[in-house]
Amino acid sequence: MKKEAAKKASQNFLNGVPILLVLKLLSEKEMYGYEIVRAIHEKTGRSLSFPEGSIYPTLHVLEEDGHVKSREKAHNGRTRLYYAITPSGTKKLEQLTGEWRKVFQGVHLALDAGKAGLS
Amino acid sequence: MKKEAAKKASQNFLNGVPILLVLKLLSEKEMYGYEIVRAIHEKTGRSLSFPEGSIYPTLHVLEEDGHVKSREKAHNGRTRLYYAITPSGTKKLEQLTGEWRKVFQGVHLALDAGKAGLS
DNA sequence: TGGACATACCTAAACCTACTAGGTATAATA
DNA sequence: TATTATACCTAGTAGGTTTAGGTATGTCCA
Repeated sequence: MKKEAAKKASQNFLNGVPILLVLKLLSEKEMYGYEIVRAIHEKTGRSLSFPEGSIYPTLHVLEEDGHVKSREKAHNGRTRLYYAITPSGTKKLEQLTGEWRKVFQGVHLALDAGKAGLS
Repeated sequence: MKKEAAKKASQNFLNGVPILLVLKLLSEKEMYGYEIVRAIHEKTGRSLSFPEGSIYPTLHVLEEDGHVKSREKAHNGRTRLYYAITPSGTKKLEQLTGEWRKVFQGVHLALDAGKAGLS
């Protein structure tokens, strides 16, 4: 359940894109779950969508891991849970961004081999 | 409303990269499992590696789905199982390539928003 | 006043992919 | 002969994501 130490990084070809996107958004500003879902859709040029039900487990794991922290904020008598990125989250974001670029470049090389070099 | 039973799925943010790469390689020439593993490593600029033990289940699934077909070929008294892509596999490759580009563009937009246009 | 709808959050369980970690067997090399 | 490289294989599992359901409040409007 809890992966204390052995968080081991089996280099997945690609998972963690949702987390990457969430952390990226939160690095720009505090947001609440419901908002994040829609922001991802918009920020990705409406090409990717994150099922609404998926965001909460994702956020909870991120919080457990200390990558984000939440605080309640009232809004029109309704409570919203805003999430903010932590320093650890910023580090994680950098790491994931690096991995993303590596995978992306690797796949690109394989797909476009033979074609003119990519930038 | 109801989707067909088992098959379909979920717009994953990203899975299927291994399959994408395998099909891509096989679209260029017939290869055997052990060779594919090393080819992926090379073709991706040595940035991605596919665990050797992973390739066989992957190939078996691809064959079950009719995307590749295999034939034995002797080589120095040893038998190799060569895989070739099928028309169905070619279609699948196109589909996966399209999905890959969509995800890649979406993530890129989200990550680089604000920066100068990407190439 | 009440019904529909959007907002906002939540969770257990299922689902798939891909990985781990082990295995077999042959050929080449030292 | 022992070791290494080649070549294939599979059961079991991890782990990220989705599904499919749920609760509850606020807003709009007929």
